Amino acid sequence: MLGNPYDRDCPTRQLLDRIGDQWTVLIVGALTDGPLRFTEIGKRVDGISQKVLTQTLRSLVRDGILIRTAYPVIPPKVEYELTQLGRNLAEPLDLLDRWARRNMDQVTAARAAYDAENAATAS
Amino acid sequence: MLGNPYDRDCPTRQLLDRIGDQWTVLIVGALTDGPLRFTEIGKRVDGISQKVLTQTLRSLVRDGILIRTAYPVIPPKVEYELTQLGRNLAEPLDLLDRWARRNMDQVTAARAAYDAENAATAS
DNA sequence: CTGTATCCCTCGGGATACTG
DNA sequence: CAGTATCCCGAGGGATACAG
Repeated sequence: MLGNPYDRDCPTRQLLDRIGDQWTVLIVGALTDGPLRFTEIGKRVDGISQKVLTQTLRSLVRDGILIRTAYPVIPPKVEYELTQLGRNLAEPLDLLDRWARRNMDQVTAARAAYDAENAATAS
Repeated sequence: MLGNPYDRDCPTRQLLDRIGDQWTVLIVGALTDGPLRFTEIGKRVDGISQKVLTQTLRSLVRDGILIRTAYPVIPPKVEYELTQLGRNLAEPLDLLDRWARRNMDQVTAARAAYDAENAATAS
């Protein structure tokens, strides 16, 4: 079967890995409201280093998820914007984001229960 | 705002990272058809090492995504199964999976175009 | 402002061997 | 069968300095 990520050599697997990346989810999410400049993205995605931001943006551009537009002005101005492909991707990503927010409490509770259990069972 | 993954200290961010993990996506996907034994999961998720499989399974159990059931028989038999929370998660994850499969070709093409562009521009 | 270039160090995760 | 325990390597990614 084509495009089966359960096969280790399938390119779909790499793609899945890329879009599942924490930074990718956040960056694509940040751009759903419209184009943003380099620095703007950095500010929205708290904690990302400049290096990683650059790397992630470039690979997203390469994958056809984003478009990069450089304005020949001084100081430089560069905008990043979702392509159609990127906007398509934004939907499932947003669902994941919503799921995380919605179920955060349950997960936190589950963790606490699990940890308590293990501390107690540590007889 | 609560549950904002754009804040680096928000727990939702960690959760998003966890569920976005390549192995998590594949494991949860593999379990949507029903419970599986440890070795079965390992076989379905091609390329995962035993260590990582164990780690990922444990953290998913801790997060309340999976239930682990050990049968006191010899040889040991352990089954992993999605919780209700896990089944809820399976949906958005499946969408991501489908997206990746559906758009793999476009991404591959975009990469080729990007690389060609860059090779040419490398004057 | 928007990157590029290094240094460097942590840690994810593979390989292997052993246990209940 | 289902793990646990080590060893160990390479990549990810932070900090910092510099460039167009």
